[in-house]
Amino acid sequence: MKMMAELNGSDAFIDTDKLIFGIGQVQQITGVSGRQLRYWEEQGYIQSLNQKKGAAREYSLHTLFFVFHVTRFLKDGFTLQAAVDKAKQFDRQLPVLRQFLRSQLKGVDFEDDESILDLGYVDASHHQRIFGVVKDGETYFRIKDV
DNA sequence: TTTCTGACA
DNA sequence: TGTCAGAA
Repeated sequence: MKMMAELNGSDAFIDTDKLIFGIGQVQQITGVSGRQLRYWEEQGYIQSLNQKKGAAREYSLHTLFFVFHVTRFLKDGFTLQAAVDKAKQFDRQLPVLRQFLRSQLKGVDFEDDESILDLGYVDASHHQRIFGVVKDGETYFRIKDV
């Protein structure tokens, strides 16, 4: 079966690189004021796609997420600088998480009272299979002999 | 109408 | 950071 990854350079069905947001939209979505966004850009914390002076700023979806995460850490009491660093660390984790899940997640089963993630074999011996269980708001692993 | 830059509180 | 002015 053909994977949707072949539809474009990215691995998503939609080319997220083409999703751009004006400063007004970023304000509405993230709650961060335009004044703050311009200041953050001035400080080098975020980047706008359009660097031309006097032109309206354009932000990528990635930047939108980044701004959102910064506000989250800001609300947690971190300074702007610390919040930005935290957001950058979070950004570094995403590709790793995606790669791991994409290659390791074999499927998801829905039972009556729990959802089960098939995470494949534990090791090359293929004697045991490991599952991620989501039940009653809790998550845990379950290993079964094959 | 929205956004931009610069400036003041 | 918020807000205002004057210009795109």
